[in-house]
Formats: sequence, C-alpha cells, structure tokens
Amino acid sequence: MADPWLTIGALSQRSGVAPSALRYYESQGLLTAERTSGNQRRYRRSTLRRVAFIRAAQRVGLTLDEVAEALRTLPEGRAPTKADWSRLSRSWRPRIDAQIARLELLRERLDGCIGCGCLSLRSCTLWNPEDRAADEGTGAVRLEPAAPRRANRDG
Amino acid sequence: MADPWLTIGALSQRSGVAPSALRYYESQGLLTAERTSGNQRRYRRSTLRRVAFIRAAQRVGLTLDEVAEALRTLPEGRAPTKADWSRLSRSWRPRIDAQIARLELLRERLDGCIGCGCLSLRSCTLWNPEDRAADEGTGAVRLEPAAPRRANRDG
DNA sequence: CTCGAACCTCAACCTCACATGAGGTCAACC
DNA sequence: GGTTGACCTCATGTGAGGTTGAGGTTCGAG
Repeated sequence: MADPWLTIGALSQRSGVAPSALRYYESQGLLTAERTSGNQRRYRRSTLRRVAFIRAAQRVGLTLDEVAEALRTLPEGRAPTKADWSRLSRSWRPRIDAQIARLELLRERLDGCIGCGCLSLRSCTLWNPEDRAADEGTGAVRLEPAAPRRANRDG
Repeated sequence: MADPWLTIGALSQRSGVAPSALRYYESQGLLTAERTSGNQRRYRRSTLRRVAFIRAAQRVGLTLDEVAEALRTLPEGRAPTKADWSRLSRSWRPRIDAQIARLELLRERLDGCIGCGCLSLRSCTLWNPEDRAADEGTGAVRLEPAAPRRANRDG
C-alpha cells in the first residue's frame, strides 16, 4: 500500500495548489503537518480534502480568515465526516444567493437607467443606489463604495 | 449662483469619495482638474458625473484601468451627452450577466454536492479544481465577498 | 494682516493571497 | 559516498486601490 503520508510536493500535485500556498495556509492556521526528523512536512491524506474545502470556499468568496474560522468548528480528535463537510458548505448557500441578488438588482437598475436615459446624479437609481432623494442642486449625493475585487491566478 | 468650480473637498463631500481617492484617480488619468494660481485643484461640475460613472463601473467589476479606457472613448472638446454615458454603461450588461451565470452554476454545483453527499475529490464538480481553468479562462472576475469592505472616508 | 482650515506633494504603508529568490538542508537513488 | 532534486526558512515582491503622515503652502473669513 502507498505511504499514508504526503510530502508537500505530492499534496501540491494532487490538489493543484502550489507549495508556497500550502505553506502559507499552514502559517495562517488552515493546515497542519507532521514533520520528519529533518524538519520536512508530512501531510495526512485527509489534508487533501481539507485543501479542497479551502479552495471551494474561496470560490464561494470567503477570505482565508473566514475559512480558518469555519475549519475551527470541525471536531478535534476525530476525522471530519461527510456530515461535517456538508454542514460547512451548506452555510455558503445564503452567501451565494445574496451575491446573485445583489448583481440582479444592479442589472435591473442598469436596465432602468439605459431605458429612461436619466443618468442624473439626483434621480438615477444606478448612480445613486441609496436613493438619496432628488433634492435641490446642492443636496448631498452619496455613492456606494466600490465592490472589492480579487484577481487571482493559480500556480 | 454658485461657484461653477468645485474644490476637492466639495467634490469629495458631494460624491462620497475621499480626497485621497480623487487625487489617485487623477494620477491614473481618470480625472482632470484645473489649478488655481496657488496650485489647488478646481473641478468642473461635470466631474461629479464622471466620478459617479467611475464608482458605478467599479460596482460592475471593472478595474480602474478599464474605466480609464472607457473614459478615453468619450469625445474630446465637448461635454459627454446622455447618449455617450448610455453607450458606455450598456456595455456592462453582458459582464453582469456573466457574473450572475457563474454564480448560478456554482450554486447549482453546491446544491448537487450537498444533495449527493459525494464530497469526493475525484467526482465532485464543486471540489474538483480541474474545471477551474475553463471557469476562469475568459478573463473571469472572481467572486466577491457578500459584505463589501468599506473604505474609510476622511471628509 | 492674521489665523486656522483646507489644500499641496511625496513617500511610505495597508490588505490579501500568495510568488520568488537566497542560502542552506534532506532524502533517495546509484 | 556523491549527486540531484525536493525541501526548509526568511525576507522581499506583487498588484489593486487606495490611506496616512510629514512638512509645507494657500484660501478666505474676520
């Protein structure tokens, strides 16, 4: 049978995640590894699923901090079961729903603006998302802050 | 009647965008300003709409580089018309559609994974990183966190 | 004219999620 | 035992989109 331990290179190959990223995850408390007498990392096979979970969570939009927090709710002492993983990933659903809803609202407003051609800071819901009303010319107009972006490449 | 020129503080207040951000936009070629004899910025009132456009574009997921490129297609010499702004913002529509489609696919996969309980690295499309290339292939925008980060505003 | 608030530039710093490189060590095969 | 490649730590870099602070200048009300 195969060696139950994975080197960082093996884990990297099998997960598609760069070694530098795996070390970074460890530094952030998302992964743990045993060490050889020569200080090299040796991962349990269950780490594979943990890494998969991390990547999936990132795709849903969680930060690594949030992923770490979620992982801390896993039971200590025993290997996580399907139910454990399912519980965690089920919690992502509302987040995705919210993201979709936000985008649909944006699209709706965009359509409205193109349709009506208003494009006015005072009256247009796209430019003026918080519905700060159409005061006189000197009224305060607030725009929403920009949506954060994360451009990310894989190794 | 009011002064047709806006100071950076006034523009900041009326747009909700920090002065430091406005200076940054100028450094990136998104805004221009006249200067007083004492080197202080004075913005035309049309800059207000330009700033609104920038923020709206960011919400749709454009980078400032892309916004700058879009703004360069505006006519020089004359003030942009409704048709000009409409043309630019209409081009955002497919981008929003794509983002929504991507999220819906993710949600579908998430449902499938929770439903079937597979949670397998080899068979589950959610965990499986192999189709990530296809997913991100066309200059994809990454997912955004549900709660947008708020930038500080010095006002 | 005075004075404080607002403005200026420039440089340094921040977050996030890593990548890269230097300089050195370990493990496995021949 | 030698070689080679994989591994180690630590420091520094990346990029987007800014913020913060120092040190100095300008504006405009009184």
